[in-house]
Amino acid sequence: MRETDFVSGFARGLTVIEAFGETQQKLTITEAAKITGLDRATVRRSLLTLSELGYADYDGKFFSLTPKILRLGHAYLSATPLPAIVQPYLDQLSERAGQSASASVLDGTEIVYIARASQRRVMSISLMPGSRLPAYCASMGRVWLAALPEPQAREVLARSDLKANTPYTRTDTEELMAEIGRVRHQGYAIIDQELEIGLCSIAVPLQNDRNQIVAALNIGAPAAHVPAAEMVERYLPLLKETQAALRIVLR
Amino acid sequence: MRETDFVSGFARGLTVIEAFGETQQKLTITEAAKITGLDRATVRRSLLTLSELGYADYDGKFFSLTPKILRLGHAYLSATPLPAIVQPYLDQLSERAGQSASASVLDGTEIVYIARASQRRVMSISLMPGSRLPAYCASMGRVWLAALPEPQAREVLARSDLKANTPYTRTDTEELMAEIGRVRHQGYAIIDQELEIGLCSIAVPLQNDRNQIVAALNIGAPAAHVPAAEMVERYLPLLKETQAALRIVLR
DNA sequence: TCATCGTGTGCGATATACGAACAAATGTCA
DNA sequence: TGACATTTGTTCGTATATCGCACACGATGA
Repeated sequence: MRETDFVSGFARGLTVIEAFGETQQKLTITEAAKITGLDRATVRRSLLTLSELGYADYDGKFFSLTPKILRLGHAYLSATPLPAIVQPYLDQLSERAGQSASASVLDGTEIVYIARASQRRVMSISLMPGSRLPAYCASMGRVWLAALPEPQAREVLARSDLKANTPYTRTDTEELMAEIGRVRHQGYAIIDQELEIGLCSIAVPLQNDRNQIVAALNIGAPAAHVPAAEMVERYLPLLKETQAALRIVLR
Repeated sequence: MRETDFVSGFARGLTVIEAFGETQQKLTITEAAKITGLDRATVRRSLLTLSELGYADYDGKFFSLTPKILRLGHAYLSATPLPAIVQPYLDQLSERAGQSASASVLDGTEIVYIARASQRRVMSISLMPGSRLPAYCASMGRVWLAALPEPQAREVLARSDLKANTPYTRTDTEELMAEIGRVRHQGYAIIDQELEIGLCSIAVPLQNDRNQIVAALNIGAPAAHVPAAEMVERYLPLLKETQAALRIVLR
């Protein structure tokens, strides 16, 4: 790609959008400039553009994003058949298991939820399509890392901020790589309160008919209700069933 | 705002993103140019920029959006406290009702889902945060229209493409305005298969402590299972309860 | 009163859009 | 099959738009 095939004004604008959500919902021009590292004049033009197009509101002091901004993500969700295909299977899985079920894809060091069927609430934060979690400490993340060639998985870990969310979180790269090896071998990943105290989850990969991974699928349950040791016998058969059904559907 | 405070390159890029999702997940440069009405060279630069930033993939012929694009919508969802606040209430409501529950806001002539707890699948299309439905024929849309001053509601209808999705869909402006008046008076809206055959729903407004509407809340159920006449007695008390609980929480 | 902070604006240097032209790929028809 | 027409992707030159910087202005508080 040539230098001139890059629209930096566009790239800068996208950076400005992403500046929201990091910390606050309302940003002043200066704050947004500080977060993005761009010049105030540039950020101001971008924000006024967003406002003019209805993607943002401006009260003379603060800018905030409007729901119209969801159109951008929606362009992906509705354009990509995956979420729509997976959703009914998730609904069924969630109902049969009596627990929340989700599907996600990998984006850099994070997994991104693309569909979800929630039953009762177990996590402190609420997950929805578009939500992100670090891959290294999430069951679906482990599944994705196991699907990568080993050097690549290692590289993702290297770029990750490996911090201990709970006393159970594994943060040692070698230990994580060993666990990822186990996941690759046994075909599923278990997380026992590594992300949040009281939360266990089990995940399997979703593969297409050419055995390429296209998403990860999981079930989450409260640890008090379902000990990690029971996750496998309780939910793995259900997950395997859904996995098999989707393998045929996914092109 | 001055002419020069508008970054047209940014605006054009956003248009290009929205070109996806309309029809296909994969677009060639020419297709995207046709949809957006922009010059091929301009679209090409925008697409290459998206690709360079990891928001899109390019295989030499087709461009497609990547999950990274969800970051943009996520910036809104995580920056705006509303979805996160509402989600646990939806989960609980959905579980108690045994049906799907959703919350939405109004954006132009459409409602935008900001949170959802889905039970079994009743609709042909799958709804998720970011999904859109025309306001005039959705229960939450009627609630939003009822919350607007009458001339403004009329103006939204005027801008809407009032088409009959089913034989039950009301498309006459006066009839719709009369129905919206009823909704305003009784405090809830019922949709009986106006959006899709076999689907009934009931919605109420979510207000903050100053009685301003901040979202609409609904429960959807299969008409075969729950006739429209029974929606009120079955679900209105649950909705009212959730509405009251949230009124205190919403600032 | 003077710092400090956030915002708006003028300007020269630089980046970008547009339309046209070209090359390559694809489709069409005898 | 071969010749021609059409479509698509890419490049180029130039008029125009945008960037980053420097500075001005108003509000707020020490």
